[in-house]
Amino acid sequence: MTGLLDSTKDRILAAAEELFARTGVARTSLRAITALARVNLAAVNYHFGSKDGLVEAVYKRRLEPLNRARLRNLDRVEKAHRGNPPLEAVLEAFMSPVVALSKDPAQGGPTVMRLLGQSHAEAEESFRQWFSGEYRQVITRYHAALCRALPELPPEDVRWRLQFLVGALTYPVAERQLVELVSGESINPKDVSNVVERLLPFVVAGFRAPPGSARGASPRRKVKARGKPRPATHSRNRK
Amino acid sequence: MTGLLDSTKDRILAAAEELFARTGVARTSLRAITALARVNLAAVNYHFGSKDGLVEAVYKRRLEPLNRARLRNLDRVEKAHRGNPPLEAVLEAFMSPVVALSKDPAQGGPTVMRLLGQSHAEAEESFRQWFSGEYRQVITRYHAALCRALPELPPEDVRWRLQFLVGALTYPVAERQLVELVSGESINPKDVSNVVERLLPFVVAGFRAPPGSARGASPRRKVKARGKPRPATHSRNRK
DNA sequence: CCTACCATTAAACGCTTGTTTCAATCGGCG
DNA sequence: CGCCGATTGAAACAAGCGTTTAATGGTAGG
Repeated sequence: MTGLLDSTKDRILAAAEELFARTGVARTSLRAITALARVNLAAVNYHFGSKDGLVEAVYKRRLEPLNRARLRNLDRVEKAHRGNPPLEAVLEAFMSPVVALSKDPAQGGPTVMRLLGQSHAEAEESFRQWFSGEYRQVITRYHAALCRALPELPPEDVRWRLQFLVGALTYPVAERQLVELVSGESINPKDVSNVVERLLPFVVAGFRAPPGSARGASPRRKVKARGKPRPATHSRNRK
Repeated sequence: MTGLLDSTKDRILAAAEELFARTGVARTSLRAITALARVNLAAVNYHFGSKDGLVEAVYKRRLEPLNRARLRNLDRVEKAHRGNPPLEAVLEAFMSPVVALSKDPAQGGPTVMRLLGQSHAEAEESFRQWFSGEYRQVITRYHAALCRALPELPPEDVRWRLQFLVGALTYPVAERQLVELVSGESINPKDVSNVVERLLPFVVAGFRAPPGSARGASPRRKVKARGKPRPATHSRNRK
């Protein structure tokens, strides 16, 4: 079945991945995919059953290795530190696989990260369900590891900050224009290793910050953006 | 023309906003919009010219006040601190308007943030151009203010971290399932004030962090990730 | 009253979508 | 060779899309 060289199935997957990453699933027609892949239109339904089947195959091919690598990294780091890995090690274990995948064209190359960035907007219910299921185990285990690395931070805050990390990691490569417009072209978000290298110290310091002020309801704080007396007691994040 | 009560135009805008925020522009048909608004199908083309015109009207209605508030906040903060506002003040000036808009149903309510979250994936070229133009001034001015608040941080890093901030701010409300799945339902991303309150200390600490290792301060990097044999040779990191 | 004019309606337009059909082709094995 | 299951090809399908048309209702001004 799946030959080692460029079979019809592989060419469809490659073309679909490229177009999904660029413009999203909803804006990509099967005709555009089959034209780019130079295969017959009916080949998609023959090999993948439906467009939804193709979407799932495209995402599964990239996300499963990513999630596996993240779990494997966490295993290794926890073993190396006897179950109590430091914060930097956990965060790097989470982020480094996207660099590895992006550097290897056989595993997706730079496209895989844009694909991931698009995925959050893919609102198809079936897709979201499968996507969340893929992530669930990863998030759960990393949440536990982060809680152990930050014992004084409430688990709820850890959850929020994990969410912030994913947003900060995913957004720069999805939105290509924002920063490029302002900066000319001095930075290149497509080089994902840049993103991770820049992001790591940012989120390490962020996770170490004390939690916010408002703990319950009634966030009736003045929003006037005046200077706030709350001191930043966390400047000791120099390693 | 535009009456003070719910005119046809207003009902179309409200319905389109709701559906765009939920499933994106591409997956939302004019028939779904007009059905939800209880309005004739042709009314969209009559009042807005085309679907693209409606999209632009929907986004413009929410993004212009948001950006204006951000610029106004920055003006006020800079004036109050004689041109050198501290980091917290600048970041809160940037983030607090989304809370204000989300708390006021007349200005969009909780939907506006999900709309913003979807916007990054809207790949229509015309849309992206207009969107970037809207943001350009805001990003430029905040970048300058942040550089002044963090004189020792290179402007390029400030740009990256501003990008991280936008990603962390936008993502939690766009992707509704991720955290809810893991956490049961203990946190509610739809309450945007929660997001901002939690995010502020995180990004304040992140911005204050020393820049990444590519700049040379602490080259101690234990690479645990497979497939990353060399620690990111950034020979040209200083442009 | 009548005439403009704006807003709304129902119906249809042409086009693209994902999917299916069915014949043609290929490759290996008896 | 002759057959057969697997794959490809061209064409058509129904359904949904954004848009347009033509007719209607309602209301203010002459």
